[in-house]
Amino acid sequence: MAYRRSRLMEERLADNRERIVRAARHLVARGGFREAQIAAVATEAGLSTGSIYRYFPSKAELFVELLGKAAEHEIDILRSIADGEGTPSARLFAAVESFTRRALDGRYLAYAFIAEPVDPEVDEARIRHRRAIAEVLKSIVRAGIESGEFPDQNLDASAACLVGAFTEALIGPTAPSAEAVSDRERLVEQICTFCFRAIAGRDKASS
Amino acid sequence: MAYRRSRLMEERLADNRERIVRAARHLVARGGFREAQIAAVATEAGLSTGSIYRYFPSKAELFVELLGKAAEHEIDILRSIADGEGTPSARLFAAVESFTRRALDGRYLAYAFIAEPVDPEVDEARIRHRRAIAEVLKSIVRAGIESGEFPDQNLDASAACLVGAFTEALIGPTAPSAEAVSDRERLVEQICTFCFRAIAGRDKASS
Amino acid sequence: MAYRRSRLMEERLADNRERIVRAARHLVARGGFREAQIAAVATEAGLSTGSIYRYFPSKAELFVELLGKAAEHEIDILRSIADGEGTPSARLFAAVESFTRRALDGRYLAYAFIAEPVDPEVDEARIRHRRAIAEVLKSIVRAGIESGEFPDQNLDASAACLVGAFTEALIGPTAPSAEAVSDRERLVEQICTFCFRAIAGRDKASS
Amino acid sequence: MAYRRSRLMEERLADNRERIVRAARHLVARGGFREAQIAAVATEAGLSTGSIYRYFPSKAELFVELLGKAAEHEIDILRSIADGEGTPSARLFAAVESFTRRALDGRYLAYAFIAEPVDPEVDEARIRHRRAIAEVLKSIVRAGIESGEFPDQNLDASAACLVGAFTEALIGPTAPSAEAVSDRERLVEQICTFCFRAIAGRDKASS
DNA sequence: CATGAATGAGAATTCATTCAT
DNA sequence: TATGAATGAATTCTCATTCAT
Repeated sequence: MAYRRSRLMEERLADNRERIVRAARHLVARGGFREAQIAAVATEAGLSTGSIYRYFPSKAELFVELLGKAAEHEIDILRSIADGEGTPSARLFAAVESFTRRALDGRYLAYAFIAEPVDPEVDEARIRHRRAIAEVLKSIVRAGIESGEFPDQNLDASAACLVGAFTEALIGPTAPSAEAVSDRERLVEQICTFCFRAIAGRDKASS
Repeated sequence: MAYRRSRLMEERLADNRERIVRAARHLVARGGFREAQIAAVATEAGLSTGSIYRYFPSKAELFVELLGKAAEHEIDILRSIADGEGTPSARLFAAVESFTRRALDGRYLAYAFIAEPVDPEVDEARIRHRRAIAEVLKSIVRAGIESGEFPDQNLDASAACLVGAFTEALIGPTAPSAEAVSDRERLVEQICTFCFRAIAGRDKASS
Repeated sequence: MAYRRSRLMEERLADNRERIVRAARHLVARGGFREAQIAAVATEAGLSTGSIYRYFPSKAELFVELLGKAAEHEIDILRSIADGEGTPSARLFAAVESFTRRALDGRYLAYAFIAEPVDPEVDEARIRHRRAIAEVLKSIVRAGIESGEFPDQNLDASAACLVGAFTEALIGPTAPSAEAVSDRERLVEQICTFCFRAIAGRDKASS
Repeated sequence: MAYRRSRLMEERLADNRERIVRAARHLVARGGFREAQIAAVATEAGLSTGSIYRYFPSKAELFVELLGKAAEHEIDILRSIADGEGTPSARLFAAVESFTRRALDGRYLAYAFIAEPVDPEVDEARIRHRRAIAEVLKSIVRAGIESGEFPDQNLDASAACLVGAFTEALIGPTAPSAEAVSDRERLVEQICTFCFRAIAGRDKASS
């Protein structure tokens, strides 16, 4: 008589996978990729090192997935904003706001895209996803230039600068720490204001 | 037995020190901190691994010095621009231009400030210097707000965004690669244009 | 509470045991002991890893049994030939022919006796059985010398050489591959011819 | 002033390499490839594990070299016998005698060719060398058939059987232990006698 | 009883640092 | 003083075995 995997079991398995990724994310956020050794991830996830390898074929794959998951979600949202309703101005603002606000809810996310992982394979994934984010922003800027809302400008340079600006402001070493800012909302607003002005060449009419 | 170092000797020692730092810089630029192992640095410098330790007590100290040297020079120049003649607008533009142009002449410099080193001690130095650069920019922006040239804005956020913007545009993964840009001058100009517009809220009158 | 295993149950148990051994044999034949991990054996047998341990206390015991089963059968047949009718010449020929032909029908069998298992306990079993085979051959050679059919020779050396000769020719790295030989029968014949000549000092009169 | 590596130093380096191979050989001879872990080799060689990697890029390469060294020497000698003076009979006898005598002087040598290494890359080397030995023997047998000294026979089968015969008799599990044989010379002689008779179909006229 | 997820003791490999020559 | 061989701690990954469900 075949043994039937209980629903509980299935949930635990899915849970573990998720737990491992989460543990890895926490460690990266806390101490960079450097601190995210397999043993540490295992401990943080409440598992043994061997178990990590039941869920991921290698350390690199784990981190590639970590970055992929984070990026996928992010890019989906950004793209729906970019392709959505509203003027390019509004969309640009919304895109930056959306990204920064979610990043502040879980800083590690953005961190993973800045910190350089030791493994080249993982780094390659990081770079790829970072580029994908820039591409989405580019499409918004392009639309704004065509509509005449934004001054003419080099798309590649603007997109790169934008990505640099908000990731750094969020969690880079020069970032105004969240505590130094009276509240998250204000930090989000400051970053949005900067980015909008950088592209539009004017301050957004205060809402 | 008293031993007097000859001037020649002293020069050779200083030379070697300099050679080591330069070798380390090249390696970091080429392959990130990951590739900058002591043995590789030694080979690149034309010395033995043991000799590295005659000049630097540890790998970490070598890289702390590397970052310090690079930052010191940079900050001196930026500060002299910040404290110098001209309108804040002109100084802002000059500061960004100066930094980016020199960075393009030796990309590794900027690279060392973005790439996260494995060693926490070294990372701490990187962060410190990066903050110092932001401080200088802040002083320019502050002056511009006071003079009425720049719209009111949060200094910390603006400085952080600026630093993020130009380091990313220079060497980050989303950077328009130097080859993709017809020439260095154009890339410098694009970055300057972005940064100026981001702070000033208008495009610089084309010179 | 007394529990009586039904005959059906018993059969299933015996079945599983047999299935496991067969699975292990296939894996050894395909990729050597190296490939015969418990998980792989379980999959091949259509059981779970845990189940393997219901039938065998350890991996080593499983492989000891595997070798034992293979050897037992082999040796029974060889012994019945050795102790049977016919001249020593005929019996020697028959013994080698019988062994090689069956080995070709399931090469893995012979393989298990050549390939060195990682586990010392298993290796010890392999050696024991290999020696048993040599012993049977020795008895035939002894009879042949006594009857004057075979020239005088050292029994131990001859038996060892014989075992080495046919196992190597069957599946050793220098073995003429079965495909390279027009058909199995020819390979069997070649090996028999060699072995007979080696012991008898003359070619068998072609039948 | 450049530092000059002393002759002593150079010797030590060469020594170490040799020491490592020798240590590996001893371990293989004693307990098979299984016992020859890097840590064990290092200890046996009187070095640290790290040092092994100064001399060999990987464990596999070390063992490939080990086998290569052993085989090269062996095959050179066999080939010079095969291509040398004398009747095929004499050359066959000399070849087997030469191989077996040297193998008895350092059993591990032959052992390395029988024991199956865990690493497929290493195993591939073992097989290659073993085949090379068979090839040399084949050339002698071929000459003997042509000269009419040996009866017609399948070359591939005979060579494979020969290699199997003497490696097994030397160090295989069924081998008459060296101690059980009154002296080495007698064992060598027994093996030669067997092999000659197997190929020639007659006993060598006692010298 | 069957299952297969979890465990954790190894084993290979890397690289900063030391120290005899 | 310069050298670079030697060291060994640290890290990734494997797989036999156990045990909760």
